[in-house]
Amino acid sequence: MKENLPSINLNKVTLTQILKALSDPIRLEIVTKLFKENKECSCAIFNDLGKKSNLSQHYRNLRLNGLISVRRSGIHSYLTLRQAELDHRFPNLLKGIIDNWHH
Amino acid sequence: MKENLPSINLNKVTLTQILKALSDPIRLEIVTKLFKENKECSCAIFNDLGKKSNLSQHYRNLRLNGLISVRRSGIHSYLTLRQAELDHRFPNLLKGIIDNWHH
DNA sequence: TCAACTGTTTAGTATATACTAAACAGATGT
DNA sequence: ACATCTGTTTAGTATATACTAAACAGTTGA
Repeated sequence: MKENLPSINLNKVTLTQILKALSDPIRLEIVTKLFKENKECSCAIFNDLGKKSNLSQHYRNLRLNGLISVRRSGIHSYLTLRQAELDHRFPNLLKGIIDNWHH
Repeated sequence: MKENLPSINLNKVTLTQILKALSDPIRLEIVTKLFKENKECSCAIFNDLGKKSNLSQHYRNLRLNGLISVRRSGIHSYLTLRQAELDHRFPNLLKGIIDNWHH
């Protein structure tokens, strides 16, 4: 079985990193969708946002900047927003941003 | 008298623009300082953040992305955070970010 | 075994960004 | 008039970013 892609230690993530990660419309849309679903999601639901190779790099960006974790199972990858951890490290940040995202 | 530099219509500014503008540590620091001062500030108080030409470009970035207005008077430029307008267009965004900025 | 499927990674490109030094522009004091 | 001051603009550079196409890697079903 392929291993899960490594998550980053959120204590090593800066606020500006988070803001930069969320300053791209596709990534903000992915994060918003995960926030609203409020559960682990297969990548499949994001396919309408772009081509797979491009999306995969956005997943990588979000993962390396502490926003999501990625679990692999079988053929699929599943994304989880690290909401509780993010809220702990950056209180009120995520909701404050997502609430203002009307694309 | 030199004219003030033109401010942008906030209705034409997107959330991702704002996030990108604030994703740079120098710009976030400028905005935070303006937020805490809660009044118009001379550029002079930011001189410790970098060289003047670099800072001037950050002011320009903040102005063109709707975060500040710039008034010129005599030899000086004065920056104002467009807080009320920002709060109206992006409720709770600014405070949610600045509260998490511990540099 | 092998073809199909879901994503990841690599290589390449075009554009954007942050920074510096130097030139510039208006305001001020002598 | 002139030198000085604050900040802006320009030109140049080095790095980062977003995207695409193509190659690749595991997993699954025929």
